Amino acid sequence: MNIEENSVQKTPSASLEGLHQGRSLSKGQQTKLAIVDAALGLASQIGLEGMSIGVLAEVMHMSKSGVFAHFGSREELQLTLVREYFHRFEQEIFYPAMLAPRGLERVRALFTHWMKRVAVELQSGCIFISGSVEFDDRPGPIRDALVSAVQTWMAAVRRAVIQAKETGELSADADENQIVFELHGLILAIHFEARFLKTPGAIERAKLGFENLLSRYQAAHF
Amino acid sequence: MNIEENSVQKTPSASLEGLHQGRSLSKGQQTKLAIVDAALGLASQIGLEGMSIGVLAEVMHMSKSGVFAHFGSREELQLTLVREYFHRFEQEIFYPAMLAPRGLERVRALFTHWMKRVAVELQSGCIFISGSVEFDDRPGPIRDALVSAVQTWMAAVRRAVIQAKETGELSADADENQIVFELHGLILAIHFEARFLKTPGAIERAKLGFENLLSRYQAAHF
DNA sequence: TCATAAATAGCACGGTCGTTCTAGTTATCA
DNA sequence: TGATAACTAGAACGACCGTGCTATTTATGA
Repeated sequence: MNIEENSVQKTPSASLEGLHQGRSLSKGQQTKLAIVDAALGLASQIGLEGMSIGVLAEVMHMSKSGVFAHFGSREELQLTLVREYFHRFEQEIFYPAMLAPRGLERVRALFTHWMKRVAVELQSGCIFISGSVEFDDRPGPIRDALVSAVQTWMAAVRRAVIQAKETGELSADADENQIVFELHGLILAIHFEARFLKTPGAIERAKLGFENLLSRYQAAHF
Repeated sequence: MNIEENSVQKTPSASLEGLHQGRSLSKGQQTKLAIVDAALGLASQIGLEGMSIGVLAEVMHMSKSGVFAHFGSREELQLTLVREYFHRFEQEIFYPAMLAPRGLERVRALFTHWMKRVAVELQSGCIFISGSVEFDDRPGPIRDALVSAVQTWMAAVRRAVIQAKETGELSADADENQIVFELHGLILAIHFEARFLKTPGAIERAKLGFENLLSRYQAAHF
């Protein structure tokens, strides 16, 4: 279940913790969810740092202080966004891909879903990628949350690669970190070429690069 | 020789044109160069958008208006930075690599120098990469200058790849755009993993990925 | 229904931003 | 050297930022 379902447990705490459980929502929590939703759209366009409470309030047809009160600080709002973005990333990419049987098929599913996400976001943007640029030199809780989320995701991809080695579909001496590194490069190249340069065909190039990558590390079958 | 003639447009009046020729500089031009130098260091750390005239003035031990007067607007300052960054990119990466004989060796030299630059900038940052995130959704002259600079550079890499096909070192049916795409992905992955995630060994992984990429598209020698 | 708590608006504060204008200093060159 | 242009500082501007305070409206639960 994901956050879009408007049936969630009520929690007195000021976070979205437990709001994905499927109970009825208080008015304030509904509003907070709507704010987070709008803020995610805003942040994925102009970045976590570019998003201001003022324009967010404008989009929500609310007062600045009304929006502000839900989070207590701008930093807490940004943290909420990172957590929620990760949650949706799990729901829309990770879990669906995990339905594929372990091995090469799952690796393929993970990459395909990942790519699809970046493709969808060519009109919006990935806050993990924009965040990696905004917070690469800026220590603090937001950077920590971003790094943690990205590393969690990449560890999941790495596990799938390792399993593909175990099933014998990938060569036993293939380096899973190397594979993940190159996969990541393909995703980043999509983002750069399609979203910034507006070069057509980036998705296809990434797909081709992915197949090339797999075939190189594929176990020789005889 | 330029990477490409008339690539990144320069405004004759308010630019650094002629300042790289070795002529004697007026006091104002010296100061402007020093400002640009400091601003490039600042912008490559916190991005073109993150850099403010106030902190730049502070770094320079000057007044805000004193700094401002050299450019007339913040946007003109940012444009100057993009042009100057591109100029240094040419000097430090393109020209040295072009000393290598055309063919595979030159492709290798281009990538190596490129990678070295990103490696050097792991303590600072590449404004083409950060700019691609900051300006992917923000039309205007700065975005145009960034896109133009990046495309000029990537066209140069593509030309080198084509020449390597002509020398027969790369397979004649290899797609140069595909190769450049994957090369770019490796560079972006270095930036992400080393600069943001602080993962060690990114350079080595990119080197390995580069060799794998080359061997895949290498012409079969017999 | 009613007391109470939660949610929201309105206003103001100090701060930073880019920018403008003016005055004064400093460099340049006939 | 002196006239002139170039350079720089300083103060002020309106706009926006995040945040705190207070009053008021709205929702909640016994």
